[in-house]
Amino acid sequence: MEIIGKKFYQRFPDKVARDLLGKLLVRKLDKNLLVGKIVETEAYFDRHDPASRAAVSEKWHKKMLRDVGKTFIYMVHNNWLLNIIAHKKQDAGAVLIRAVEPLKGTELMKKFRNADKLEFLTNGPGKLTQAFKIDKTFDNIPVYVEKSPLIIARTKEEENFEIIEAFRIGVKKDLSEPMRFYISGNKFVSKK
DNA sequence: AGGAAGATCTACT
DNA sequence: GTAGATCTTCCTA
Repeated sequence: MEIIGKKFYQRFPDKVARDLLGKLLVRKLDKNLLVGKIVETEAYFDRHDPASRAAVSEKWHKKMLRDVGKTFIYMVHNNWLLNIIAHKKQDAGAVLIRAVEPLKGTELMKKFRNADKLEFLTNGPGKLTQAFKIDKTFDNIPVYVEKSPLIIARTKEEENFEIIEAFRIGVKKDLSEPMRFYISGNKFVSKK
């Protein structure tokens, strides 16, 4: 397991969203490790993207302008959603982590989620933050720094998979291009 | 004060 | 598979 450097996030959000598939989301919790493989993401852009927080208000726009590789967390319908800031230069942008495949620490995840079935533990943006015990206090932490409580890493051997493109879920006004990406055939994807 | 929001759960047809 | 209720935060009037 090798932590991913900051530069990785200094690209267009859709690029980063694609490349985050198959990577590991690692949550350090006391002596325990919670690990999940990222299987579904969505890209959000600057103010021209009507579904982006950046388009809502200047306050949100500012948050999305911050340094790449940091978390960006907000609540929707009583769910905390986990994003990673990703953009080029002065643009605002972020990648929403929509689903992961539970790999390690699944017993704790079941406890936090109050659910038993593996496939319902982390197959949605609000579900995975519950399973990983992520909330507002995890806002603005760098996922490229070894000592952070939440990091993103790559596996030793790159596996092969097909990436499916689709339109984003739940957004009222979407862009003309599909900005949701997921691993083909993976059963932990929130919605086929 | 009111309503919308990048969702989830439940209870049904 | 899908409709409806429901959790909180923040924006707009």
